[in-house]
Amino acid sequence: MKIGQLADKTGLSIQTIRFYERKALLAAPQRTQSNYRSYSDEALKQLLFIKQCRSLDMTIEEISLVLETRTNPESSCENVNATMDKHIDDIKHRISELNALQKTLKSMRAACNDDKKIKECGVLHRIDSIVDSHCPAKRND
Amino acid sequence: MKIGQLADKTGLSIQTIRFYERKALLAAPQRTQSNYRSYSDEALKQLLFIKQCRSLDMTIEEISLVLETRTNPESSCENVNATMDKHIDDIKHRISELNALQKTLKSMRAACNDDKKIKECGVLHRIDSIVDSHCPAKRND
DNA sequence: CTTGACTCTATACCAAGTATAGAGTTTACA
DNA sequence: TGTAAACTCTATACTTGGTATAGAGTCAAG
Repeated sequence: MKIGQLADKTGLSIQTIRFYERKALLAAPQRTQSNYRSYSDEALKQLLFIKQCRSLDMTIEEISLVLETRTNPESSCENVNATMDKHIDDIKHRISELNALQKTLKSMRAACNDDKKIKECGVLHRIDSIVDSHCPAKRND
Repeated sequence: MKIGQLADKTGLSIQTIRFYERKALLAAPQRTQSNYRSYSDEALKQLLFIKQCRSLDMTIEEISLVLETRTNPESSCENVNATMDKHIDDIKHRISELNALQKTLKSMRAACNDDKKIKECGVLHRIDSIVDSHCPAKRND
């Protein structure tokens, strides 16, 4: 199978497939006489696995780790689970960051309605007041 | 004030300050005879404003927009508020994506404990089963 | 035989910085 | 006054996960 067909079957772009090869997520395939990449069904499965992992927002490094472990069916899956645990924890952390941020933004936004002028804008005043409180210039004047 | 002092006062790195200048968030300052950047207190305030916006996870483009509007105190703050609304919405969207993702990951992770072998790993089986269901290779055999 | 579709490599680009090399400048101390 | 450390300058490369070109070669249909 040539790269275009593989792209169609996986829903990944041709560039992305070549990118994964450069990143060593996907083994370099055989080449035809005219130097075209020629893929097996194994490559298709591997790519779908990678795609699924990416849809879980795993980084390429994380996927790399899991793929490496996966090649030895007798090895322990401790590494895979540790990677997942770390990943779950990262996401939990990011969610709580974003929740806090959302709260701040909403309260900030509530300080202004749309028909004010810039000099009266509640949002800008809120930012400015934080800036002023951190700005040593005031104290040096 | 030279760039190093400005970096100390803002808590930004020297490179970041120069980066913001390249991105036109910060006006190019005057230069000394030896070509060193020489900053006013205005620049300090501007940088603290930018830093605060970045801590709100606003993109440089969003900050640019707000800064531009901000220069005219008589203009309407509609743009600022529209930017904030869009930003709040983006974050809301991202949070719900991450929540869904977290749920998937946790349920996946629950399918395996640490002392299994790779071939028995519940996490990998869950990924594989999704892959298999999307893989046309099976049907072509 | 030529046109269009496909593929190849190499390179540049995006965000939001960070890190470096190599050169010039200023400051502190003896 | 000398010199060494600390500072600054520009320019360039690197990060992540791709995307988008240019310019060349290959393949299939009419």
